[in-house]
Amino acid sequence: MSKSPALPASLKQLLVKGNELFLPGISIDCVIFGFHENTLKLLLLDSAKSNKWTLPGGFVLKSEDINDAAYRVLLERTGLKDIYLKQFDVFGQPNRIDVSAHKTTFEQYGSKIPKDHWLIQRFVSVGYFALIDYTNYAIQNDTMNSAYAWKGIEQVKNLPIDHDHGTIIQKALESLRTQLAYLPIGKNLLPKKFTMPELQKLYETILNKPLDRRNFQRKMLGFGILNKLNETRKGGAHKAPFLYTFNDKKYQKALKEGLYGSW
Amino acid sequence: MSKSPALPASLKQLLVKGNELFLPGISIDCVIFGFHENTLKLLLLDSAKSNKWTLPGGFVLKSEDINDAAYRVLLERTGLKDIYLKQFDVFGQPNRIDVSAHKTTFEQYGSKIPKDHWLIQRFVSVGYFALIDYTNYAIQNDTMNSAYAWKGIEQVKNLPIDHDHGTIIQKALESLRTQLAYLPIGKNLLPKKFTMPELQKLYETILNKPLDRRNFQRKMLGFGILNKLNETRKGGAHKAPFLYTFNDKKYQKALKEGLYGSW
DNA sequence: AATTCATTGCGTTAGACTGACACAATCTAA
DNA sequence: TTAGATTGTGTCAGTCTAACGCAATGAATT
Repeated sequence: MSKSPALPASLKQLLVKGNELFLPGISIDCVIFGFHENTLKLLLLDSAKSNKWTLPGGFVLKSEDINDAAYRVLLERTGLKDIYLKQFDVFGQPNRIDVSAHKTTFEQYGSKIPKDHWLIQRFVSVGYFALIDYTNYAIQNDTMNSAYAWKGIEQVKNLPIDHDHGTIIQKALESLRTQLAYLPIGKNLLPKKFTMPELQKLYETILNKPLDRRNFQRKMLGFGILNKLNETRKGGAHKAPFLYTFNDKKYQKALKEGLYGSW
Repeated sequence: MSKSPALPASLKQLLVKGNELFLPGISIDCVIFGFHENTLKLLLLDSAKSNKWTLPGGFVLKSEDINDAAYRVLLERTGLKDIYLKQFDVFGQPNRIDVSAHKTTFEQYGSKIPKDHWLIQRFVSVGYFALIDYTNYAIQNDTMNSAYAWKGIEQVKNLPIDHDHGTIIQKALESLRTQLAYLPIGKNLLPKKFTMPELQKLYETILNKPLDRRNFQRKMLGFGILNKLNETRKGGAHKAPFLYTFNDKKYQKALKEGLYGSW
């Protein structure tokens, strides 16, 4: 490898065309949650240059709706369309991004970035969290960009994270927890068919605390968003648990109206 | 009056200096809620030129945190500092603002706005809702800009509203309702001392439905965020209700941790 | 000064929900 | 066949909720 490898096409496009393609000063960051082996996972991108991990993100086309941009970014990154996506916060501190990082990135390729270039201005980022079906995505993982990796939510705490992406992740997790209290969750995180213990593990992982098995089941069934199937998941050295699916109609209704209503 | 009155200083500044002072393409819109005479009210600005009502808003200084910008806008508009401010959504549809409106505004003053001027680019707006003490603000209202007016939430439905500000108001109201279910509210909307019926009316107004007087009181007291005073509010031709204040410490704690926790 | 009337303070009750726990059924591995 | 872990179903006491009763109060009326 030479000291100045060729500038990747994607970066070159940003450098040359970013200015005319994208809105100035606005970016999107996606905190992509998946669930696998009883762990909540995040899809992170290894930004090889800085040796740190970053959130998958992107920019907004000049005539593109911001939410559409987020869906586009997700589609580009995961190939998935059936995704739950929620805008949860805006990150607008003036010095949240160290622009010098961008400079050095380009300098490593022997390219110089103009002083007042679009990319090294201050950026405000809109944070989205996404819930995706890990089993569905995992297939694509290997065939795509190997720089992406799933990291367990516990691991993430000990990883070097770029910019303010650590804060963004933290906020996303809090939002997810808050949502859990009044909206159904799981449809996008679990495979079509799942068992009650699997669903419970998902809740326990997100909430980071154990729940009583029997009370959980009663409450969950009480929401009326589950279909109990006449199949069981055999395999474990134990009594085979029944499989469930979400009742799409009622799930969507609960997403709109909330699970309780309280007042 | 001549056909081309003088360009107001504030507009001139936007035209001449906006470009260098503010971030490009990002604006702030504030949905300011107040409570008065058992009605939830919104502080709106009568944009005389278009004969429509708009939300108070502003732009973000080049080295200013977005949240700080929102507080600044609020301070400029209301003179109040003790405000509850919450970023609730981002509005990023490509055609949400009719830029031709800006053009005609300036043309009415005989000024022309350059074709690719900062102000007539596409803007993404960050929506905040604010809760303020109407009784506290009302004093300042007359001494400030008379173009501002409080409008009852019911009235607003029948007013002509600029751009997508109707949507923004709707979303703000929904967010406020959702918050009501798990966070305390009222500290910023009510005067220091208030009666239980007043607090109840606030809740009923936001939720747009009647609540049982006795159950409301029990629930509210159960939250443990109220101090019961040894005074009553005399004046009505009825039994004088006790006065309450919020217990600041517990109120703040509830704001952080939520009122229930549920799971 | 007594009466009226809307409103407030405090209380009750039945039903639903919650947290903690018991026990039998079932699946695979030993 | 048995052991061990896990699941399906159920119980029970305590708590919370919705709906409603009734006496006390304060100003207006007579």
